[in-house]
Amino acid sequence: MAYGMALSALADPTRRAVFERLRGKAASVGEIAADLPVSRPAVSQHLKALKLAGLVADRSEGARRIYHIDPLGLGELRRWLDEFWDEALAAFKKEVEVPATPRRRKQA
Amino acid sequence: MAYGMALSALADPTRRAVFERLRGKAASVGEIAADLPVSRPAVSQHLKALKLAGLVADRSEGARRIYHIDPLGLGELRRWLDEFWDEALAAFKKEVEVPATPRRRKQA
DNA sequence: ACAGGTTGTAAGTGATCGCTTACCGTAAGT
DNA sequence: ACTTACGGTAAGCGATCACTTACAACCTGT
Repeated sequence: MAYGMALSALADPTRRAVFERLRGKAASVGEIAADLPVSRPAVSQHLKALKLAGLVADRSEGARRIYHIDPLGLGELRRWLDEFWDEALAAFKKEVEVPATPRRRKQA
Repeated sequence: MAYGMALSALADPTRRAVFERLRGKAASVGEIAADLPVSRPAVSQHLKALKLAGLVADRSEGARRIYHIDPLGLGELRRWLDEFWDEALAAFKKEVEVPATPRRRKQA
């Protein structure tokens, strides 16, 4: 049920920008804020939300905190989406299939 | 870039409930509202947002409107998530790998 | 111990959001 | 044509959210 937190965390554009900023390479709060049009505290708050959703994790490095992507939250979201995808696609196919393949299985 | 709309659409719990209600089987607005603790106009507004995000589609059936899941928006979201997943996991592995392989390439 | 640098948190504010009730348009039945 | 059922939209309201500035806590050199 934690995928809900991941979804609401990734809903905000700025927070998503923070998240995507960490693609591949980790970064400190200040570094992230420098690339975005918002203040440093704003980035800090966004990181807090992302961390709570299991999307990022942090490690201390001296006085700085290096944030990186946590596969945990991303994995939960992916699992939910995949499951949903299979179900939805199956239902969608069945829906479309009806007129295309006039059910001639049972008789006629 | 449309995955942003899908994410913000699925962020709200009620709207997500509306969306998940359509798992497998399509339903009318009234049917959906009957299963949820919100009014019918609320459901209608949620469906509007979901439709705008490409997550649901509707077909007229007499005076009723039957809503069903649209694989389009779900697919875009899935594509973005998969791409992100691969990149993030690769970076995460490389990150963990570093201490295991103490960098002895450039002298000592 | 002091100074400079980096981060988290508190308080306040303007905007957005989700919900409700009320109303209007549309489709089917008598 | 009138009635009944169904759904979208407008208006308004309370709550949440994202952002800012100000402040406190922490670590590192000198």
